[in-house]
Amino acid sequence: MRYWLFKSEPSTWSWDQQKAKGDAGEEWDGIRNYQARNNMREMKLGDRGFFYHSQEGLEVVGIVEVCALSHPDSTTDDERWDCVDVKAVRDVPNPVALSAVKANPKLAKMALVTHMRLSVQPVLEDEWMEVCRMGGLDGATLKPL
DNA sequence: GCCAACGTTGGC
DNA sequence: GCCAACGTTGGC
Repeated sequence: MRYWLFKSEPSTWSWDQQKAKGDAGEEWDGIRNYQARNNMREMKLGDRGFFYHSQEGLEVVGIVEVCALSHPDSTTDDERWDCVDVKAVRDVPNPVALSAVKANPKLAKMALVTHMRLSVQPVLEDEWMEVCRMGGLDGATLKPL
């Protein structure tokens, strides 16, 4: 299984809205960046990701799971843009702030820090485990610590 | 709201 | 294929 991070401005698409979709999930549409799109094309069913609030909040607030493989983005006719569907899995008990990520030497190479503007990013397994731990979850089981 | 970083577009 | 202009993202 691979790990990812999805950024969303809560004023556009918030964690609460994502959770309201339940297990049906929702398209991660609107991505118009090749690197972010390529990341979504690499995703497999069951891959997990962080749900990060940008602009406001600036923290990892939830865990999502890929529930549909890459397919054309329904919000455009432009064939270049594909996206996956994701569903909410659970809240992060203690949201992990960007400032806390930056302050943690183990996370110095996270794309969240090094590729600030990339909206769909890969997360390494040890980064996943560390951010989960900071958030109050066991990264493997996703059970509260 | 500002502005730095950086991705995209389009003229040449 | 270069690169200037432009648009967008996202932290602060």
